[in-house]
Amino acid sequence: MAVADSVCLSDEQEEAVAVREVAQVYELIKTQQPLLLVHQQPQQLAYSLLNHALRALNVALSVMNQPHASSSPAHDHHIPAINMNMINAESTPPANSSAPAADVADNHVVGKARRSSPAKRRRINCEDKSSWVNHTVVPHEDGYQWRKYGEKKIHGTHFTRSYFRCTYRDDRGCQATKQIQQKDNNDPPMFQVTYSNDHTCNFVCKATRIINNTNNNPAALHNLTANPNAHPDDDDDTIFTKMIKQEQQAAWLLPPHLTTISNNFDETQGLHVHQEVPPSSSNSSVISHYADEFDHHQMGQQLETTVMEEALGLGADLDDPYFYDPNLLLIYENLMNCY
DNA sequence: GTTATTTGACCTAC
DNA sequence: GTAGGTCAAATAAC
Repeated sequence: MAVADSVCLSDEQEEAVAVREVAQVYELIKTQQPLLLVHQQPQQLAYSLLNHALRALNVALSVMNQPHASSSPAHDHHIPAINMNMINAESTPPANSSAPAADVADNHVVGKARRSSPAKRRRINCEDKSSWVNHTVVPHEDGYQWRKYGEKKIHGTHFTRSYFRCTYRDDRGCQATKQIQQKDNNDPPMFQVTYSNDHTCNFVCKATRIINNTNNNPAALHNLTANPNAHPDDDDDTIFTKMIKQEQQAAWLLPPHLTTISNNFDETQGLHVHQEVPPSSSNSSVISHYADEFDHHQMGQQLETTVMEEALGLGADLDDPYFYDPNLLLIYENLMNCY
């Protein structure tokens, strides 16, 4: 598939994409970095975290690196020294993903007539939808869940091309797809990843929301890892459960000594923490302490000052990057006290 | 039993 | 006729 080098997104759309990506990676790092510090086997978590960060930053840098239509060539200041390049190829905003719904229906027709027109779909992909190309050494690590549906030897290449669609295509009608084409045999090998259509499955939004919950809610984080099915979320339980299972497999595991707290979390009523198993060590009391602190913090914005003051009382340094988020700092300090 | 992957066939644009 | 994208049955993994 030929990919044009032109960029047709508006400045506002490009900015929105960049902001979204940076915000996502910030939330991810903010949430998982304390876990990384206390994780018993941090390599896997670090790997996952780094890949997510690289992806989001790559997207953001690429968007910011695009010459704007209003800019003269003299202002085309490309950002060097990144080995990945992302090119937005089509003019239609990614949000326009509902169009292929009819195709989805057509695909389920039984028999040879089941397929309306694969080539027609391909043409639609090339002309009416967004697609963009990313070069990376970690083609499978982009924060989304994909299911492979095909593999093809491409003329003129030494490697097969793999075809993936969003795992939640059937559940949510998400039309996002991607193709992975290995480009060379270097160590590590470079891959060209072509994405088509933006996700409409809300997977990342969902994950971000959960991350936000757990970030502001250490007990909820534990509950998430220990008992994902118990989360009283909205009507999206299937996807939620799948995502949690996958995230659990990846990295979201707390040290065993943090498994003594459970909670009933209700987004409308706040956090209610109780200790199911009275701990013998002082760790649980510490954890309970900051969990309770968060419970209080939920009551109103005015308590944020209290939390920050307490964080300062714990020895926080104003220059400490964790101090950017008082909740995070509090969690971090208390976890450090557990060791 | 359920879910994911593999792989040959199918289909259409070029 | 060829190439590329997709389907779906068979198979593997969990």
